[in-house]
Formats: sequence, C-alpha cells, structure tokens
Amino acid sequence: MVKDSSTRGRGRPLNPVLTQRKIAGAAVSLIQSGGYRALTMAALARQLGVSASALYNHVGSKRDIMILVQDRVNQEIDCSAFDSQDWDVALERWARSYREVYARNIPLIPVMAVLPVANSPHTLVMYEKVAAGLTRAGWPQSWVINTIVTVESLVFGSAYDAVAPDNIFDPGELSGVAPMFSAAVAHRDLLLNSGRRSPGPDGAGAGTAASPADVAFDVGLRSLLTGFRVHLDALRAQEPGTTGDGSDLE
Amino acid sequence: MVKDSSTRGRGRPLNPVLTQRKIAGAAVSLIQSGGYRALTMAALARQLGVSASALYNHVGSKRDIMILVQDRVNQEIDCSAFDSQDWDVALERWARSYREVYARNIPLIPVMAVLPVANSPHTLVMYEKVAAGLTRAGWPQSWVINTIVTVESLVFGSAYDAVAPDNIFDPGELSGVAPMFSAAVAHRDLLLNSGRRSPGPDGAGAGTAASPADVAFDVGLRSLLTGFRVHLDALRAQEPGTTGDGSDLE
DNA sequence: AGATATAATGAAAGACATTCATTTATGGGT
DNA sequence: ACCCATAAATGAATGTCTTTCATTATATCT
Repeated sequence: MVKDSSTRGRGRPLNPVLTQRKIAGAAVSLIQSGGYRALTMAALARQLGVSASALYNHVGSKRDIMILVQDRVNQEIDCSAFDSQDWDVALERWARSYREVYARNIPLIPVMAVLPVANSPHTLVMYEKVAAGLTRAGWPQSWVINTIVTVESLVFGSAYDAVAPDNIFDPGELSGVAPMFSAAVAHRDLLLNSGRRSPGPDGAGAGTAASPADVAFDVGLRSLLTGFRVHLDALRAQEPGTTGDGSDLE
Repeated sequence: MVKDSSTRGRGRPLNPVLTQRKIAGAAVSLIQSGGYRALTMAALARQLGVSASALYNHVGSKRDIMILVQDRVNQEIDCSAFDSQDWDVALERWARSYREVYARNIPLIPVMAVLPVANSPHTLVMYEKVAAGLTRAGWPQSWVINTIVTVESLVFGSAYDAVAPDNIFDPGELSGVAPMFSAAVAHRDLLLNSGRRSPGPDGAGAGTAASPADVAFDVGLRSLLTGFRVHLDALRAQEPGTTGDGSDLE
C-alpha cells in the first residue's frame, strides 16, 4: 500500500529520498537564490522535503555540504585555454575566471583554500588541466604546484577585495595622519569616479567596466605573469634542454 | 563606600568596568590562549568579570570586537624596512611579516580584507608607511594602492595556504584521473619529506625548515616583485624624470 | 525467516549572539 | 540643590542554528 505522497511516514521510505547529489544541488540552488546566509540545514531540508535530521544520514556535517558545493562550483571555472593557448595566456584566463567565480562565492574561500582535494573530483580535473598545460609548456615539475598555489593565493585575496566596499581605503577623519596614503587613495577614487573604465596599459581591456579592484587584480596578475616569464627564462638559460620529461621548449 | 569586589550590584558601577580598550585586550588574550573558537561573548564577559550583555554598551556587535582586534594585531606587522631599505626589499619584508601575522590569525582575514580602514588608526599608520616608502622610491601615485592591494591579496591567500594541511593536494584514490598533477604533487612531497615541516606535538625539534607553503609564497612573492620591477622600469623609461600626476598608466 | 544495516521522523539538547526590562550612578542644565 | 536624560551594569529571555537521540519502518544479506 503506497502512502500519500504529501506526508511521509516515520520509517525508512519505500525509495530513498536523499542522495549527496541531491543535497548538493539543493544547496547550490538555495545559495543562488538567497546567498550563503540562506543555506541552513532547516532550509535545505525544507527544500528537499525532508526533516533536517535526515540530512545527517548522508553527510556528516554542514561543512561536508560546503565541500560538495565547492567541488560543484569549481566546475564553473574556465580552464579551457590550456588546450589551445600559450601557458601564460591560459594561466591568465584561468586566474580571471577563477577570481570571478570566487568573488561570487566568498564563503567558499576558507573551505577551498584549506581543503584536501582528495574527494573533489571536478576540482582535481581542473588541477590536472592546469598542471598538464604548464608541464607541456616546459615548466619543470617542481615549479608547477608552486605556480598554482601562487595564482590561487592571489585569486582568493583578490576575490575578497572584489567584494569589499568602494570606500575601503577611505581614511576618514584620520587622513591627517596618513597624507601620502590619502593622496594615493585620492588617485584611486579618481578612477572610481571616472566611470569605471579599464584603461588597460597593454590594451587588454575586455571592454567591460572595471572597478578599482578589477584594475588592481589586473596589475597584480600581469606583474605576476611577468615575473613568472622572467624566472622561467632564467631557468631555461641555466639548464638548457633538461627541463624534465618530454619537455617542449615552446 | 566601595562594595565588595567579588559581586557587583545591579546598576551602574561606581567607576566604569569596561572600555573598548579593555574589551579588545581581553579578546586578544582569549584568542591567544584558545584560538578564535574561544572568543565568545560569554567567555569574553567572564574574562572581564561582567555579564555578556554589558559588552553591548560599548560595542555594537561581535564583529566590532573583531575590528578592534584586527587593528591591534596589525601593529605586529613589521614595516620598518621602508625607513631604510630600497622599496623592493622593504616591500618583501613587509609582505613576509604580514603573512606571518595573518597565518596566526586566519579568522581575521575576512574582516581585514573587506573592512573600511577609517576607524583603524594603527592600520592606517601601516599603510602610510608603505605608501610613503613607495612614493619616495619614485612610484607613481596611481600605482601605489594597486601595489598594496596586490601584495595584500597574495598575503591573505598565502596565509590560508600556510595553515592548510600538508596533504592538501594529495589526489588520493583519484590520482588516476590526474597523472600530470599527481606527478607535480609528488615533487612537492619530496620537498616536504626532506625538510621537516612541523615541530613535534610537544613543540620539540622545531627546526626552521621551510614548508612547501613557505616555498610557494617565496616563489610567488619574488615573481611578483620581479614583475613590479620590470613594470616600474618600463614606466620610467617611458616618462623619464617626471612622476607627474600619472593619470594614465600608458 | 531472522538479523542487521539504512533512511526517514520528531523532539530536544546545547551553543551563541543579541535584545529587553530593570536598576543604579553620573553629570549638565535651570 | 534638584531634575532628568544618559550611561553602564544585571539577569532573564529570545531566536537561530547545528547536531544528537530514540523511535519506526523498510531493505538487504545470510
């Protein structure tokens, strides 16, 4: 005898209602509509039509759910450029996409930054694409992870900056104690007020409006890439030909 | 007549028990002994010998307390090198000190990264030293804030990385899907095992060996500085002699 | 069939930040 | 000198959350 579908009895249901997949999906949709504040165990349970305690048959904690969400969100990061472009172009595109995704998902940063990757298959796929791209371009293996870590560090920090209020550096009443700093901030505000257009020293402006935070990320990422290029060239000059297995010197 | 100090009456005390200063100090000591988990309004109140609700006469929220703590912690960051050293050396020292402080204070990162600086006097002093140092070294004002933001971004991200578990990149069972990445990680683990990372459980045998995260930060920071130097030189070659208003970066 | 694992329910525990009514002291204004 | 608004404490209460527990019903394995 099949029970009425609107109310479920007290015991194990005839066919399972929950899976980790469904939980993760519901969590994402909840976050998309109401932000991370909306992700509570109760709301999640309501969305899924179960009681909150039922979730604990499938995940150990709310943090586990964050991890599932994280791996799902990482799929949005675009690392396709590693297939076709030079390593530096690809790395730049990857970093930009990465930052955009995490600026939309700030609460995931503490999770992602500190979480072992072992149970995040999609995240691992992303890393593989990046690592393969760098290795193929001739990067020594011992540098690959450091490069990834560095770019990620910049990305996470910049994602925070991207969601900071515009007046974050406004010294307020204390501008007297910090004249040089205040002057520099004034320069930045100039940019802010001039309509948020990306100047793009190398003409790399994608045409979209850029906030001061975007410009700062631009400057930072390009500086970093410049440094990478210099160091990589230095390394190649030092050890010509022996950059690892199957290296292809561009 | 002064009441017995062990129990306070119900109304306003003869001389005020709390100040923002004292609250911040107690918060810091609580954090130092038990980490950020130990910082609860109840524990803070107990440490100060008041009831939890009394705190709200001096701060609006727990976040306000985090802000006070943040400004206090920022005093620990060493930016003295800007007084005597070249900008790049000073920037590097500043960044290293900055990272060390925030690796010890991870929960402050989301606060610091997003918080207007207006009511943080010590933080402002730090920024002033940095801005003055860069400006004195000939940096155009329009670059100063972007440089600061970039270094901070790297620092915050790297601080997370510094507290991440050693095996964070261990692909686990899924190493098959990520061969290139796994190979790169193996290179890193090699470093991990050759230089002992963490001190023993009792703190004994704490060598000064660099962890993989330290090495990654090293690589990242140096690359960034190299990039900065290149860009600054390019700028100087383009506009010789005049730092001017530098309204355009081109 | 019987034993054991699985997956739901509802109730309740346990933390926490925050608010409120209340009580007492301080200090400026008339 | 008196008043009254305000500041600064108390303790109780509220409201949110996550997480656990006993219970119940179904599924699966031997």
